[in-house]
Amino acid sequence: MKRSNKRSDIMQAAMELIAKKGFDGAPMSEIAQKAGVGVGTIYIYFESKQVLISELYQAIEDKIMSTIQDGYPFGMTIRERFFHVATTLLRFFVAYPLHFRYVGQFYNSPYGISLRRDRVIEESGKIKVYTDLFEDGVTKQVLKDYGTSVITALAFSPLHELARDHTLGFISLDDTSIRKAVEACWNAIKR
Amino acid sequence: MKRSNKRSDIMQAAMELIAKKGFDGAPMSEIAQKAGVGVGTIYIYFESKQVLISELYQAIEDKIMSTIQDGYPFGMTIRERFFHVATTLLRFFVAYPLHFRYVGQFYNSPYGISLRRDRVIEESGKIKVYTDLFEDGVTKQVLKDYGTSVITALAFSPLHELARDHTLGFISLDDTSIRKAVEACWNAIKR
Amino acid sequence: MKRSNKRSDIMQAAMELIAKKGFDGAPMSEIAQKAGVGVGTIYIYFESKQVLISELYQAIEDKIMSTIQDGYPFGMTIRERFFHVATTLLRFFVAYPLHFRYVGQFYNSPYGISLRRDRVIEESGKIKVYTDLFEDGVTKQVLKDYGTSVITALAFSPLHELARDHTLGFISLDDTSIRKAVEACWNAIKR
Amino acid sequence: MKRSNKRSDIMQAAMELIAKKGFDGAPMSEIAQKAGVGVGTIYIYFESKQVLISELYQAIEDKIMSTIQDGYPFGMTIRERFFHVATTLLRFFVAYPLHFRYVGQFYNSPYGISLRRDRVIEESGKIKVYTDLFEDGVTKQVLKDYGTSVITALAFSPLHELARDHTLGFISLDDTSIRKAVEACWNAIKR
DNA sequence: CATGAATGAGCTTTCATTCAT
DNA sequence: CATGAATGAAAGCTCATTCAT
Repeated sequence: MKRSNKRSDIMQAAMELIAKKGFDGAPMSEIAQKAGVGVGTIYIYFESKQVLISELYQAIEDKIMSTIQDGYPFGMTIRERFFHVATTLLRFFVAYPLHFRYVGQFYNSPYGISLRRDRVIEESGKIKVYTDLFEDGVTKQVLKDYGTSVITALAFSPLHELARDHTLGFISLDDTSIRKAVEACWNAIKR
Repeated sequence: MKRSNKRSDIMQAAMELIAKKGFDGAPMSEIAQKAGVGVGTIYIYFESKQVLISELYQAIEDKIMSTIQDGYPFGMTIRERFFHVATTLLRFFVAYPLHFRYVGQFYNSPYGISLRRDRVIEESGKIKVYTDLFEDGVTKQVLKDYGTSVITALAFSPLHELARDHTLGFISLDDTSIRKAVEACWNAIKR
Repeated sequence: MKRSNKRSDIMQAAMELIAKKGFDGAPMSEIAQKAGVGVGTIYIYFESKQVLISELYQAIEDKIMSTIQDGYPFGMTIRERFFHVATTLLRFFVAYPLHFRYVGQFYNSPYGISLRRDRVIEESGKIKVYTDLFEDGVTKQVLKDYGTSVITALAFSPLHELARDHTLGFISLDDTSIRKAVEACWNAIKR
Repeated sequence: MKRSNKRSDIMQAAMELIAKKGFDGAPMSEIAQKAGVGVGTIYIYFESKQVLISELYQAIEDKIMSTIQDGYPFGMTIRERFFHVATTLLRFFVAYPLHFRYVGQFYNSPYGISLRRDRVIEESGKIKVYTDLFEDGVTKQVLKDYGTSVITALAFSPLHELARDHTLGFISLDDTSIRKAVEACWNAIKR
């Protein structure tokens, strides 16, 4: 199943470097060095730096999605499904602060914008889980009738914000505070 | 007789360019050209590109804060104070999408991180308004007892997220939807 | 007799700055600041930086020559005349280390080369004193028959070298050691 | 199969350019062009322009020292040793006028000063040969009792001066005049 | 005369990308 | 496949010089 060691080595190196130092602070040569490969090798696996950056984002997103899929309580209540998704998400970001920082950097960048537009249009897996959950919730009158955008915003942005605070060391998130935070979000959207 | 407006020309040009193309996509030469000045002129007003970027952020923050101060309902209820702040904020971002994008870029960047730490420590005007509002609210038992971080996250991150959606054209915010969004946030934090 | 305060202020400032930091390390703006004048003012008195540099060298040379002229023992023996010139020269460099450093920088630079060629052709005052002294000495068989170049080199370069050693702090020249050094040079050229 | 000669191409180009036009008159781009390489290539071999300049000086010094070592008459008289060193030196400068000019520029520059101090402290090979020769000479009462600084100055500065005169075209040095000049210096220091 | 804000050519240096080995 | 020396476009920044005041 595994593609190649070098490929993932490069991605890991790129992720750490970019997460810590930004897109600019991560020259290809340094990524190569950290990955233990030659510079030219990167171009065997990735057409360009932009492609590497985008595929890296994609990979992280996929990882998050598959983590969410793991143990997803299909058929259970909206509440339980939301708690699963939200808790998994927050735990993931706490467990992988570099992934979180990478995604944050990517999100607010020329790269991120264009990709995100495509994303909504393509209705990829990620968005589907989100919207399905909320559309289902609104339809069944379990969630407030705010419209999907507002519901999504209320449900998840606070979690991102808290994850950021945690990453920056302003607060410290453990299982208890994560549960409370998720509960707070649930209270914000539940009818 | 008119005082030099080159400084503000430069800031405006830098803001637009960076907002649209990112820090990298905005070389000093292009900023100069857009501002209608020579490259060297920028360095008369700003020590370096970094300083320009930071001062620009500072200026936007100041503008937001003064907008919030305008007509701030001192002495009124927590609810009214919150509505004023939240509505003003969201309206500002809708009115100035480039400012919003700039702040977003700055926030997730090496520049932003360090500044933000200082900010929290220094307890500048901005944070004070926020925390005072929420601390007062929690003390008076008007707001839920979630802790300041969670309250702040619940109250404002959804607004940022919606502003982003608006900026990207996913949704369209008018006065009505802004009021609804602010109300949703208020419901999320009010006891 | 004095031309203008500003003119000499500029020259003094330029001399100190260039002596300490080299031609590159002395931007016109800094020279202006140190001289207490505006940048533009420099260009009222000097056509360009090159001209300033050259006139500055000229001025130092003139100062040295006039110092040598002061009390020059016309009509006395070659020995006395040489002692006067050499001692005055070495004392001058010890007294004005910045002048010495400036001349050193100028001498080994594109500026210096061209000027020096002209100098020999023009047979300015400086060279005349030197050559006359030595030609007279050789003719009268007081000095060794080495040819003017060799005699000049033997007579003065060691003094320059010692002045440099003094400036750099490797040795310390006082009246006694200066006399000894001059004597050594005299012994090197006297028949 | 042949090892990269780009490094030496760059050094050669830099040397010629700097010797002729000074440190300022030799931009990296021009050095690169003259060396037949890309600008970036220089930075593969030299960390910065300063490093290039310093290593270049070092290389010339090494070349001079090894030339002096070649055929050095160990165990012979002071006189013979001095004649070897002085003659070799003068011949070297006559043979390589650009090297001579480069060293001259370097010597009187911010770069040169600091290096020279270290040099004296470190007692590198070059200085050792010089001082040993003279200290031995003074001890054995073959040389005049002037102190090392004065002896060194008397022995070598005239040679530098003559080399400069030759380089500038004021005089023309051939084997005969070189021998005479060295003899003159020897007479200046021998007891 | 005096000023210093304004200019832009030109500098050093970086780095994504290529390609001969 | 893998490499890294080589490249040069492009970046941030400096500074000699000008000119409106």
